[in-house]
Amino acid sequence: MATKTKLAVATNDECCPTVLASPLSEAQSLDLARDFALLADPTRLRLLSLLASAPAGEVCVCELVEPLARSQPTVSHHVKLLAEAGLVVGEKRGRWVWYRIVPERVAELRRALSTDIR
Amino acid sequence: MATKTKLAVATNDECCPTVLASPLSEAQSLDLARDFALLADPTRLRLLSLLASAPAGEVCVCELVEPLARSQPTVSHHVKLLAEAGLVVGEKRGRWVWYRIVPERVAELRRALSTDIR
DNA sequence: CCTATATATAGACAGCTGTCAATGGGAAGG
DNA sequence: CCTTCCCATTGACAGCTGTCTATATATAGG
Repeated sequence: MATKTKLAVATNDECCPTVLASPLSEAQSLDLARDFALLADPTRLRLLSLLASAPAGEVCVCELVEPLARSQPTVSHHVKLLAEAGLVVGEKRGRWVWYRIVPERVAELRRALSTDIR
Repeated sequence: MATKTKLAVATNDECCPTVLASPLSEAQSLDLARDFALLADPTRLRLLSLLASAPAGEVCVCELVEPLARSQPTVSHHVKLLAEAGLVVGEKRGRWVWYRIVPERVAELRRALSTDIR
């Protein structure tokens, strides 16, 4: 071993963990990893960027299929994953379901990469 | 289709893409997804948090094995991935290799989740 | 009702990845 | 040298996931 000082293992299990502030607990790292995994796919990133830059801030699935160049079931699959994680919300209006970003959830992930203590 | 207005497909290929500012190109989304994939693993997140909260900002691999509860080859594998992406750098001193976080790279990812125009 | 459209679900499958045991390579210290 | 310690590499394998086709569900309009 290089030194005899032991690295901290236990951590504070706060509400909004950040990666760089203090050692993450296993539970916190699992939750954060699950969230970041949603951003680890190019189709979902492009989906989010399309939602964000849509005129009214919302887009129906049928308008995502062509720009994403994926099949309709695949697009439906991705929005479902994002919705389950709370990153987007869908509202059914008639035959269409309009999805929009939940900015607070995105900000939460952004904050997890902050160097601030809290 | 809900409307006849077409969503933008082509985008500006700038240096530092953000998810929420404008539609991502396929290349940008691929790069960003690759980066976020590194954060999509609990072991790597805990590894980064251990580096960040280390007294001197650096930790050798041997001091990561126990707190991460992973085998030494597994830890070595993860730091290699992080290093290849530029998120950490390692410096060999004697028998040990000391790794530290590259804050600019983390900030780059953080910025990708910003709502700012630039 | 019957059809057309929009979305969701189910099932299948290939590719990726996180993990480990085994091994290799290098540096320090007798 | 020879051993010991640290780290990297290799190979193998199970589990996950992104994708598609096929199908189901639901809503609106004649």
